[in-house]
Order: sequence, then C-alpha cells, then structure tokens
Amino acid sequence: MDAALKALAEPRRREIVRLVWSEELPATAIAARFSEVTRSAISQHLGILREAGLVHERKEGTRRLYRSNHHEMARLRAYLDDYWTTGLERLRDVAEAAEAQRESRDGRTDT
Amino acid sequence: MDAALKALAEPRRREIVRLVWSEELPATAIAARFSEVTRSAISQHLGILREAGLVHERKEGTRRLYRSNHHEMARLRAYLDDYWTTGLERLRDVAEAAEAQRESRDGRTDT
DNA sequence: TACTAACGTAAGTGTCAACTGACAGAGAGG
DNA sequence: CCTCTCTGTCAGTTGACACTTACGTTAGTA
Repeated sequence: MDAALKALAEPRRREIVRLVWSEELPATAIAARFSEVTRSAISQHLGILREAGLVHERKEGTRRLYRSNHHEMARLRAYLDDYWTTGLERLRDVAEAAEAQRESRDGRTDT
Repeated sequence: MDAALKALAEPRRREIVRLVWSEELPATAIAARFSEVTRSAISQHLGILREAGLVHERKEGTRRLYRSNHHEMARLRAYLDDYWTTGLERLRDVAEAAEAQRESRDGRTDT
C-alpha cells in the first residue's frame, strides 16, 4: 500500500496509469507516448507499477499488454480517504471536543 | 502540488501532519514522538513539509509552533479526487462508450 | 554577561531512484 | 535457420533523500 502511494508520487507513472486505465496497451505503445525518455525507462516504470500492484500484465505473443488494476487503485483511494477523514478531520473534532470539555471543567490541564 | 504529494509519500511525514492537524506543536514536542530518529531529522522533515505548503510555522519566542495547513491539504485531496474521477473513471466511461459504438457499427476494429 | 533551552542548518554518508545504452530472449514470418 | 520486432534486464551514472553529528543562532533567565 505504501509502495503504491510512492509509485504514484512520480508524475510519469501517474501518466502511465492514466494511459492504460481504459485501454490495454503494449509496452511499446506506452513508451511511444513519452518522447522525453527511452523505452527502457518506461519498461522500468511499468515494472515498478506492476510490483506495486497498480497495473496488470498479460502476455500475448511477443507483446505484453498492460492495463490498470482498478481494484488496487480503489484500495489506495480508500486508504487516502481514510487518512483525510478518520485520521485528520475526525481526530480534530475529537480533540476540539476534548479541549472544550477540559476548559469548561478544570479551566486548565496538561496531557 | 507535486511537491505536496511527494512529501506525503513519506510515512514519517504523514505521521507528522497527523500530529499537528488538530494541535499546534513545537518542533521539540513533535520530535519527541519519534524515538527512532533524531530531532534534526524531524526538523528537516518539517522544512520539507513547510516548503510543500503542508504545514504552517509560527514563531513564539525561542520556539516554532507547527500546525497543518488544512487548506493546502484540501487542495491536494481535490487534486487526487480529480485524478480518480475526471482522469480515470470518466475517461473509462468515454472509452467504453466509444468502444461499444465501434462494435455495434463495424463489428471489429483495431487501434 | 554567562548559561541554557529550542531551533535551523551545514557537512558527510549510505541508499535508493530515474535514466541511458547495450544486450539477451522469445515469438512470428520468410 | 535467419531475421526482425517486441520487450525485459543488466551495468553504470547522476542526483535526490533520509539520516547523523556538529555547530551556529536566538530568546529567555539567573
């Protein structure tokens, strides 16, 4: 899960995931979209994405077709949603409520 | 924006943001929560988070109080939400609709 | 002034990541 | 078999990053 987030922190890889989201594409076709880097670099990016479980790989003859792993992407999204809400907003509410209680009860506290 | 995502790809920094989400804390207090690394490391993490605009810094005497920048966090969240929906799901819908049209029109296509 | 607490920061190190260029294997077609 | 295409991978370079140690700075205090 941590690997997935780290993988998507790279703009190039976010773009790759975007490319193969709705279309299954061979490695060469994916690499062709990136004129700034070599095919080798894209191949390595694909390896990282596959390792992180963000893309699926399917062999067909001499080609390897890639497509996004929607399920894993959904998991990552859920993880982040949990981070925003449970981890932060809700924590803030709890803290504020607790502080309000402390203030109205003791007027001062620590820890 | 990209710096923010990259900053949050680091687990330690995610934890820091969590710590100062509801409470404004001095650097020392934050560092005290992390027994595995030195105060210097945390200070550098705080610098990166500040650079990415994810935390606010306020000087008070000899101390520096930190707290999360909710606004920037919301922006990042919106950016990701846009990535999931507009960038992916919607794109998939469009692609699937187009493919369905192609199939019912030609019966077969490539590229 | 001298001392101390709270910080940031420079310097140095080990590790990891992105990239290029060269090479190897696998499958298709002559 | 030979050749061409598609593709992963290895070797090597460069730069970024997380971390530690040491030092400098600033503000409060005796």
